[in-house]
Amino acid sequence: MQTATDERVTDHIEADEITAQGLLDALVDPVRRSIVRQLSASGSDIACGHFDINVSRSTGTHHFKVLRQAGVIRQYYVGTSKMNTLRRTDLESVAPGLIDAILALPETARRHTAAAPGRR
Amino acid sequence: MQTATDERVTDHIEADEITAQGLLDALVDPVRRSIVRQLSASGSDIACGHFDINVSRSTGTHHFKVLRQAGVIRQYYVGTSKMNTLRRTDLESVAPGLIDAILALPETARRHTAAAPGRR
DNA sequence: CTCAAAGTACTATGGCTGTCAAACTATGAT
DNA sequence: ATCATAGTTTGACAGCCATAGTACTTTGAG
Repeated sequence: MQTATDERVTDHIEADEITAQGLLDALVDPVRRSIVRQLSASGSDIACGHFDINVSRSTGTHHFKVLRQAGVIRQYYVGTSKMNTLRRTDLESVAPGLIDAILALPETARRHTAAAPGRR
Repeated sequence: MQTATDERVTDHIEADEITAQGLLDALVDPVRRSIVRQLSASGSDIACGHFDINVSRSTGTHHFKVLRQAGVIRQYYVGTSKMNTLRRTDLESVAPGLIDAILALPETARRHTAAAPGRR
């Protein structure tokens, strides 16, 4: 049974240790972006095993680790499950507008709609 | 010498062909981000050879090509010089706020103080 | 105690990519 | 014509990284 002081700690970084390169490295991967997207859409924390990602468990662990070490998510255990929280406030203070801008991007390939060539 | 109809064309993509993955892949590299930063700060077009990047010319060519094919910049020749324009309007229409958010990120002088890895 | 569930650690691998050097092209000036 | 300037192309290489498989650990339930 765990409490608020569960010692199965994970290596989180402080908000002021978040770097531009770390953030972009973390968010450039589509699987990780999908994780962030699901977290953002959910509004509540999600266990690692409950994400809709098409990779093996070990690969999933890898992605969560990258996100955690970049400062994008925070993790904590609840029983055998590891919950994930999007560090919205920290991210907003370090990179205002970045997460929103990235989450707003359409992930599906755009269809060529024969539009006017908007120059410049 | 040619002017507006210089046929030494380069493979630009349309605004609606810009993808999230392509944009992030282009902007995750610090050298390319530096190029975009210099373009944005300048306000006017800059020739490839006039950027402050410390990589070889051939590597520079590679980075400009990635940025161009991702739809981040537009290029055109003026004599032997190849000028670069930031596609602000197109980027803003496809990824509102993204460029601004990324350019606002503090680029740490990447001094490796060796205090991160290891952990379990 | 025993077992299943949830993740992690470790290892290997394949592919991608940033890098440079060298040879090449194209343009403009002398 | 000759030369210098600006950038490209090709080839090679090193390093990183996403991926998966297997074994292992921890936790909670029966």
